Order: sequence, then structure tokens, then C-alpha cells
Amino acid sequence: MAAALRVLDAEGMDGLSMRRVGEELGTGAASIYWHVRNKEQLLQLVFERVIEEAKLPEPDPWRWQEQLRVFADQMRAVLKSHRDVARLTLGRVPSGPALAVVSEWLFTLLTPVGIPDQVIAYLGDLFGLYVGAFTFEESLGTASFTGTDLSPEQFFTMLKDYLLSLPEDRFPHTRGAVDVLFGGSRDDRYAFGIDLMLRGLESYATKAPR
Amino acid sequence: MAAALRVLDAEGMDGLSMRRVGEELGTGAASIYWHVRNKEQLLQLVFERVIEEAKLPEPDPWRWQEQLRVFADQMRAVLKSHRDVARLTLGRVPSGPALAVVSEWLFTLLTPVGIPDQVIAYLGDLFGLYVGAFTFEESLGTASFTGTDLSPEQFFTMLKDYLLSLPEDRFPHTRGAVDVLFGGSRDDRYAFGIDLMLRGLESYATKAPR
DNA sequence: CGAGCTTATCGAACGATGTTCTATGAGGAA
DNA sequence: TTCCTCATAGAACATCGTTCGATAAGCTCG
Repeated sequence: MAAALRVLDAEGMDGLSMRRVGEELGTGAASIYWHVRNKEQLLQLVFERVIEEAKLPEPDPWRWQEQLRVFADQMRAVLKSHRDVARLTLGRVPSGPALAVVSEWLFTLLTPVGIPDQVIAYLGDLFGLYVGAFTFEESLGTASFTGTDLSPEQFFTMLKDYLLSLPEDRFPHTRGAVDVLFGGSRDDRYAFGIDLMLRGLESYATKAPR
Repeated sequence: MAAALRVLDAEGMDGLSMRRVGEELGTGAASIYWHVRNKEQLLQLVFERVIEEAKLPEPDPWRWQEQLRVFADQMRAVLKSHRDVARLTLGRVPSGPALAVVSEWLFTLLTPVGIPDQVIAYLGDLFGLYVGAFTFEESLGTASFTGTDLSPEQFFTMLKDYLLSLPEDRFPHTRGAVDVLFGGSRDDRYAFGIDLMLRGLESYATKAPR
């Protein structure tokens, strides 16, 4: 059932209509409503289905930072492996089982180094939010953008030129740092966010794992 | 022009149709397309209009952490002050002027404490992403949720019960921490994210401001 | 004055969407 | 055979973003 939807997801999210799904199944559009209450529910099923693809390594508290990094990369890779699934993450809570597994994984990884339970709990949320939001923007990507019909490259060079045209006395730093503002790959930006959170987490880690 | 849209934004985003906007203006729906190319562009205008409401304090590097915190709270407050505007932030780049102002503010605030330019640049992105994503979820809030027609309270207590029904040997931490997982106000969760980033930033701050 | 241009609006229509309703079968159990 | 469930089909509804052509109102310029 939800399997035929993956086929659809592989051809994009806009244009994922009920009729299109029905066509994919060889049935009509209305037939779907027997299996599923809403389109919303259908999307939720797709979402959960994809989330379950993530595999977690055996938690090793001695290398908790590295493992969190791997976890973050994993999640992003999974979300990006299916077209537009990233757009479904925000505001969705993963299905019960997946939630439990990730939660337990985080606790067994981080409790031994002295990080408080409350911090771990919030961190799970935060991680999910970050990877969700980042891949979300990545998924929107270069689409439509600002309502103008400029290509993303055009748009960015325009913005760049604008920043360079700023009065030098009022925007000295920004003018000088325009290259560093727009430079950097997406991977770098993603890694930076994870890194910043990890650095923050270190200030909570009091013990060495025993 | 964009003024009449704020009135509409005050009555929700679903149901913000071109026809409704036209009605608000006392004109038809098609008339809008003379002023604006797309609905996308119209939303962009609304977004920029709202972003400009944010006021930044005079940057004071001696209290950079406190000021970043109030900045974050400011942004969230602004995004929440207009219904559903939060849903527009993700994937959007603020209009040129606003971008320049915020960027300059960040540089003058953080450069004096020794934080590298590259970090500041990425941080601007990250902050925007975080506040955008958080308010986004807040805006979706309790709507529709998982495709089921349960109220959010019902949903959460169900999820809670599920976690408590887990086998104790395989999910010891999660079972024990179920209250801390679901406890905590939204404000607390938001503050935690900001806090974690600030703690991470501290590890970049090498100098005391002079 | 009036011709022509820009500015702005209007109504009708098109195609597409999510969803509902009702009718209609297929397949097994009684 | 009869009945019940599982599943599908088609038609229709309301709504949406968008396009098109016609139509004025207000201005400038000859």
C-alpha cells in the first residue's frame, strides 16, 4: 500500500495528488480514502516509513561526539534520499517505535558522560528540528525563491552586489565579509550547526564514561 | 497595498486566498496580479514587511550572550505576533536591507570577542533557521497533526502510554524519563536551543572585548 | 478639445486539487 | 443462495491559483 507511494515520491511532491497515487495503484483516486482518512494521514505514513530507514550504530559513550555527528549525517542522508520527504518532517512527531529507539539511543549514549536527562530530552527535539529544518530548506532549494523569476545564481549575485553597494561607514563588517557570508558549501553549513551544538553539549558533559 | 494583507494575515493563513485578499481591498481577485506576479511574491512581501518590525538594541560586546538571547526572543515574538507568518520564513532570504542590518549587528557584536568571521556568518544563518523552524512548528501547532482526528492532548497521552508500555529491559532510560521527555514549556524548549548554541559559541570567544 | 497611453479593475473561465457520496462489484461464510 | 465485508469506480462539489480580454479613470501632449 504505502509502497506504491514511494514510487510517487520518487517523482516529486508537487504533483503528488490523490489522483496520481490512484493511477499508480491502478485504481481510482477515491479508492484511497478507504485505506486512509486524509491526505495528511497518507503523508504521515510515508514519513514514518522513511524515518524507519535510519540505522543507528551501537552507542559508544567514549566517542559520543563522533557518534552524534554520524547520526546527524545519517538523518540528513535518509531525508535527502527520498525526494521532498524533508518537507514532511517539520511539525511531525515520528511514529512511536522510531521515537522510542532514538530516545533510548540518545540516553544510553549521553547519560554515561554526565549529561542531565532534561538536556538529553530537549536535545532529541532540537536535533530533530535542526535536521528537519535544514533538509527542508534544502528541499525547497532553488525553487521559486522570492516570487521573482530569477535563477538562484542571479538572485545571489544580485544580493551580493547590493551588499557591496552599501555605504562603507555604516556597514563596514558586512561589506568586507560578503565573500565569507555567501561562501561555504551546504555540507559545511550543516556541519557547523551540528558542531556548535556539540560544543555546547560538551559544557554539560561532566564525567568521563566508566 | 501590502497593508491590506496584514488584515488578512490576522485571520489566518489557510483561507488566505487571492479572492479573499481582493475582497479585503474592495477589488476583485484578478486585480492583484497587476501589482504582483505571483502569490509567492505576495507572501514574500508580507514576510519582508513583518521582518522589518524587529528592532535591534545597540550592540554591546560585553554582554553579547544576553543580547543574542534578547535578539532571539525578539525574532520569535515578531514572528508570533502575526498569525502564521512563521510558515513563510523557511527557505526565504530576508530582504536586502534587513539582511544587511542584522549581519552588521552580529559582526559588531561578536567580532570584538574574537569570534571568527566565518563563524559569525554561519551563525546568522543558523539563528535564522532555528527561530524560523521553531516558530514554524509552533505555528502548525496542534493542527491536524498526524492525520488522525485526535486532539493533541489525546495524542500525547497516547504516545506517553505507548512509551510506558515498552519492555523495560530494552528501553530502561526512555521509560524512566517519559515525564521529562514530554515536560517543559515551549518557552523552555526554545530557550534551551538558544542556550546550547550560546554555550557552543563561548568556545569560539577568545578575547575579552576592549 | 481630444487622441493616446499608463494605471487599475472586473468578470468569466480554465485546469487542478482534496474530499464526499452513492452505486457497484468480488469473495468468502452462513 | 444469501448476506456481509472489503474494495473500487465515477460523478460531483467547493475551492484554489492563474490567465485572458474588455473596460474604464486619469493623465499628458499635440
